[in-house]
Amino acid sequence: MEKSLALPQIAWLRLFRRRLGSWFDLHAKDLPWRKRKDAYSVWISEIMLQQTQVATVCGYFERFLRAFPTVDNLAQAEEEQVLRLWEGLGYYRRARQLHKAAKFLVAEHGGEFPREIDAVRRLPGIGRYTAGAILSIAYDIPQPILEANTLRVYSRLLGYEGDPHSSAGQKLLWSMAEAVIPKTRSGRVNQALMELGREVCKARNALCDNCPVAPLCKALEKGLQNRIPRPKAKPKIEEVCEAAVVVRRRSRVLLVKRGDGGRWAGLWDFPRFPLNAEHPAARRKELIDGVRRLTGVTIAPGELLQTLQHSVTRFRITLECYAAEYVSEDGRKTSSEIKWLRPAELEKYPLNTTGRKIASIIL
DNA sequence: AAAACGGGGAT
DNA sequence: ATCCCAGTTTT
Repeated sequence: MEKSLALPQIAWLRLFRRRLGSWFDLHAKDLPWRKRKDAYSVWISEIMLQQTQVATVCGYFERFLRAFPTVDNLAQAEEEQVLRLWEGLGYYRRARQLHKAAKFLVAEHGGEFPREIDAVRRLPGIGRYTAGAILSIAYDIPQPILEANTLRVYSRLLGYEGDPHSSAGQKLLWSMAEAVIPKTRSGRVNQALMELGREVCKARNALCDNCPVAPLCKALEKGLQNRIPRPKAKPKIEEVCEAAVVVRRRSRVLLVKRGDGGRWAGLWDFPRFPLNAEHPAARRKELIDGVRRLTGVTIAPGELLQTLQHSVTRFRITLECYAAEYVSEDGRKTSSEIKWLRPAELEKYPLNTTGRKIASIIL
């Protein structure tokens, strides 16, 4: 039997905000997106920060804003240039949606970032969290947020032992977020909540001794600060083997653009496909067939250059990287776009991290 | 409700 | 190795 959890009273909320705010005024980090406060830069930072740690984002954010200081610059850019700046950040759909949204804002909103929550939510790549974050931080509009940090902070404050990702958990925690958000300076409170979660109310090792709201925390009271929130069940990982083929034709190599909908959509890649055969002869045939199916190019397989490991959702991939020589090109159409590039040109095109490693072998 | 979508930081 | 990260979208 689980005890029902009541949301805090007004007095509790006032005390909580005051302690949190004072702590933040003393301890706020000097992050790159706190230099400018316009909606555009806040928006860029929030998209980059989705499922990505602050330290990782800092450099990307600065390079991105140097390349595209305004929404018009971004809207006018080529998608490949946007992806090139996103290279290594992962979740590349974010970059494509960001670019799409920028074009939409310039075309339909005069390049102005909207102030209405519904208009913001309609932009691609912006969900409830991101909309609330941008409006509160950029415009000081009182909107709640719930993400990894606030989820943990609220779960602990409330002593919520259920699954915070369940529908009941989400409902409770969003209600908490709504209760906490003040009418003014909501951006400060939201950033303070996230900063507290990152620096003090940490996932592995909560630093309750340094916490400005420790006396208000139910989890600490019960000694459960490192057991709440409940860890997620881990998904099963499948082992697979793939080949990537470096096809040479005089001084060029063959690249193929990855289609929409799948992994690494919009990025360029060496021809890559699953490898199943055990015997060398069958393996060789798989290489020829795979490259032909993907690119319409016929090859003569060569040596194994290198074997790389990488993980993606649900899969641990052993990637065998082969050399190959160009033989002929089918007149047959392939569904995908291909390019023959000089090695030096590779740096202009967006690749995934593994593709970039392979590219570095060639140089 | 669950899966897909990346890659790197921290322990 | 494992867990985690300023989530969103699709299935």
